[in-house]
Amino acid sequence: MNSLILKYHYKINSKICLNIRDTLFSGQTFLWNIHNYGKTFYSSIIQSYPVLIKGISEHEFEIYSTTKCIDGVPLEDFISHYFTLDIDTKKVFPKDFPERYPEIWQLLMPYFSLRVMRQDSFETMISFMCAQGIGMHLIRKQVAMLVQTYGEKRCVSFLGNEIVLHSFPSPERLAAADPALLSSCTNNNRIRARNIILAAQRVAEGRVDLEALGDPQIPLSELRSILCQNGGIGYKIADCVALFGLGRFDAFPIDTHVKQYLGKWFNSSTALRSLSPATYLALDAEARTFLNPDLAGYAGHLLFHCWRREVKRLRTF
DNA sequence: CCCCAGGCTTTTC
DNA sequence: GAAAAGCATGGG
Repeated sequence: MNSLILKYHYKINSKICLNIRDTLFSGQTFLWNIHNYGKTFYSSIIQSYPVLIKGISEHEFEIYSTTKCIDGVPLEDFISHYFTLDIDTKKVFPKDFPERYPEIWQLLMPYFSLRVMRQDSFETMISFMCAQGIGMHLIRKQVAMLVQTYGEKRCVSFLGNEIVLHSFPSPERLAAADPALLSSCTNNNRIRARNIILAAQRVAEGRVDLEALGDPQIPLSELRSILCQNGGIGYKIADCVALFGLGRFDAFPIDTHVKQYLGKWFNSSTALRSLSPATYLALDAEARTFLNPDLAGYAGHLLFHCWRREVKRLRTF
């Protein structure tokens, strides 16, 4: 059993919270709310390495890890990249945004510490495939079951406590999964289970090269159509994979909540229509007229959580 | 009992 | 082509 021994400090220019969990729906990623700083640890698996995080002040957190390197990259650099500490979240919005939308800007204040992460592409793809027409509770449950059933068990000890974590299953592991067993992890949805197996097989066999899709030169529309060739992936999920799993902060996923705030906050009449593919593309184009096109998705994610919590009063983190 | 929940696919008009 | 109906389940 490994012990978590290393400790690194990271300073962030933020006040309220560093929210990660919602981007992946699962307890395997961690959630750190600054309101709990000093009291709460969150354990997680990052690229199959167990990691612990603790808030120590309004602007700092600590990372505990068993390794000094993740995927050959020094831990400090990896964490900085993973949590997009290179990004000033206030600057993901256009310069004139605060004066154009002062009420929204005011509501957004507590959300500039929320970060879109550069997560693993395969993990992101499979996780979001579990997220269609279903509630957050069940989405998290599905991913947790996938991880516990097919992931590798990683036990670590920390301050005398044993922590059991599971890495996200490899493409090969899911590619070889029994459909019946897998569907018990996917809300008994056999179609979803089948889609996950097929997607995992494509990745495992190299027919879908997620690494190559990480090339920032690929136009967003092309990236989206490639991802949509997988069953179970439409525009929304494709954009989520691009945004959270491929570092494409220009990708702007539109779901029911985004559609809602586009209508209410930005007075979009298009948002009143049902979310058909045509409506989706129209809203996507509209959003880029008042958001920075290169960072529309990053900004959209802050707006998304702000809308859910401040307006809809949904507490998912 | 009905409706919705961070949609996608198939069928029907 | 664009709309409407299934998918599965838990919770309000």
